[in-house]
Amino acid sequence: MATLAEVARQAGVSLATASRVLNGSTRVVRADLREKVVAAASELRYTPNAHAQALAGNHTASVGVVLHDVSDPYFAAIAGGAMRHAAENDLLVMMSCTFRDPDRELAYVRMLHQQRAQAIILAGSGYHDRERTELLRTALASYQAGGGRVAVVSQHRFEVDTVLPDNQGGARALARALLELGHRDFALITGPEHLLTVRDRYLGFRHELGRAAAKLPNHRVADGGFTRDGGYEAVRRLHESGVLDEVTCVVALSDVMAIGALAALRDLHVAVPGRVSLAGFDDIPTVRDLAPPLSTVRLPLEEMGARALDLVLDSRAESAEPRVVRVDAEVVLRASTAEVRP
Amino acid sequence: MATLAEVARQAGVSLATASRVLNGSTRVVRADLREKVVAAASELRYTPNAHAQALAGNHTASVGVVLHDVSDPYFAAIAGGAMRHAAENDLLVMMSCTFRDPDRELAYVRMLHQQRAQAIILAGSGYHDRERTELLRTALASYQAGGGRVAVVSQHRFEVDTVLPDNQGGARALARALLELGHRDFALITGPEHLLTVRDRYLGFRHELGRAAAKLPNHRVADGGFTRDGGYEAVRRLHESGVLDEVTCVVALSDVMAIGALAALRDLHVAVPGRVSLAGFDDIPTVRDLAPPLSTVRLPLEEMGARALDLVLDSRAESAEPRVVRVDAEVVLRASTAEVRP
DNA sequence: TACGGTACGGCAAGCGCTTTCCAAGCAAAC
DNA sequence: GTTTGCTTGGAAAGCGCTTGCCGTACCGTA
Repeated sequence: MATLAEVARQAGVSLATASRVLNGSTRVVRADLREKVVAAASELRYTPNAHAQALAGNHTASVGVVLHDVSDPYFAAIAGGAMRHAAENDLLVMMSCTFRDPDRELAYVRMLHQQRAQAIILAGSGYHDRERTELLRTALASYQAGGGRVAVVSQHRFEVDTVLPDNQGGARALARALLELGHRDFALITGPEHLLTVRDRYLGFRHELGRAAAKLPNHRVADGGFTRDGGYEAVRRLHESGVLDEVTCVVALSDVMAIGALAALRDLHVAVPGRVSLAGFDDIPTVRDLAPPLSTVRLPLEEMGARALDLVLDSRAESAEPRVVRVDAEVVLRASTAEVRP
Repeated sequence: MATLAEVARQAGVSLATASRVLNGSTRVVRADLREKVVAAASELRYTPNAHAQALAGNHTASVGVVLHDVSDPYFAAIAGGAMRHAAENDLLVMMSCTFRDPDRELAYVRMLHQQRAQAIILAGSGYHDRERTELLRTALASYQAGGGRVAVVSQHRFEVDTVLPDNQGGARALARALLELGHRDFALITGPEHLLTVRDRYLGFRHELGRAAAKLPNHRVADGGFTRDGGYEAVRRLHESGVLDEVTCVVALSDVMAIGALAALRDLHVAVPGRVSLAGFDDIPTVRDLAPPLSTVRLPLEEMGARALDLVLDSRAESAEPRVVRVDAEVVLRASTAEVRP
């Protein structure tokens, strides 16, 4: 593998000159030398060593993105937004999936720190584990102490720049919309209680129902980890416990779970929205193509990823207050929810 | 940001000793010194500089994955498989999306080369552009010349290790299954002709129909880039041209397009599978939850990603023949396809 | 002809680490 | 007591690159 020194020798110039020609410096190099260097470089198939550059110049063009799982459309959309934005800024993104393993999350943050990544973006809710969270907080702090930037999407675990969808507001709006359709009896499919996303959405929903002085059966259902299968199982349990017969509307706190729920309802031959209405949350791309198309609360997922990148890229005074970018959630009613017939 | 030198000084040992303690070397260090070093390191919050390590030691623990778009479930699944496998091997993966822009693909490969990534995995079909392909080939060759490993998924553009799903075989099997259901008149929704994936699937399908001496209307439909919207538009055009009325089965050469197609059929009030059957290809996770659940050809997408990683990780003699890992495709009939009533 | 100013090439000092090689210390063997 | 061999710390040579600084050549001006 050719080095700059070899290029310089072949071109008959100094190392400095070769460097200035090949790696955009402000210094001007005389045309003839410049040409020689370029020729030598291409002849030797010279490819600069990014590590050496980083070491000498003290800068990298890479950012890290840590999320639960790319195969989850929710994260895929966020990641997609961040990557599209990164591409526009000539950044290399290093993406890692934790598969919901806190140890892995920590390991990745440390790894990115070692790589001296310019920034780290954490997407996805945190964990209950107090000790793990503390370790992560420490790791992030020392990363930041070294000049690294951190942003998180959709969680308020850490005092860092945050992109925060209006989960509560969205949930309230959804509740309002469903109440307007005449629904009074709901079954909620929630996720792990310690996930802030879950809590916010749940609180928002319940709050609005409270305001409306309607009764909320509050049949909360533990999930299988905010997953499609968790949603499926939840509906089965609702059915077996008889709860399903008492409600007119099932609300899943995420689209992914709603998809599972819809599948279960279909398997149970429960008509949607004929017998019960169904709504989700997130508006991931696929849900508009379900049958019936799913009512949900739209989050601008791609944009959220992009905004997170903005946050970490847009440097600002050290030790300033963490910034919070709030993004709106908007109710999208589709065919999976219907008016309750009197 | 603390350096090894500072740690060494604080511990009262030499740089060499500190290095040996902190970064797994074979050399043994006396217990008391070792402890001092560890203490100093944690006190100073020392985090090794991966760039310096790479420069000095000449090795990195990162692999690059280049694909079209993470938000596409097909790629998301492949990427997920690769990442899960990478996680098990303590590898950092740098993922980049080309968004189907050949220039970006080239840029990313070069970038990964500069990063001295251990390996590069390319997923997704190539482009028609002869010149661009040549540039990419050159870039890959010079990367390999420098000791980099390359594997591709689902394309045979380059002479490198390849994970190749049996697209033709799968398409043939699908055709056979549909023929058995009594279908004789098909509309095919294809993708860009230069995509090898498209070609293989198309050829496989047609070949089997030919063998069966059945007539293939061969209403090929150009797509909007192998996308959901492309599938949607294709069906609309089939409808407008009257072709749709003449067939009993619509086959989309990818699930993503099939999803769009299904949406279009629904909008046109064409019953599936009552009026026409519909089949896709890939078996991405969402299609089993469509209504009706989609018949398709299952590709073990996650496994394909993992196998690609295996290929690049499992080093072998230089200049050996490129290896090809073939993976089977299996027909999965669900409710979207029905028997043709006589 | 002399002088200041400008343009531009090159030397060399790092950036933070790994690793080779040498030396010192010590135990065992003669 | 000397030799041999082993263990383990440390000095120092890079790894490939950037960049501050110096020096030279050449320009215009008086």
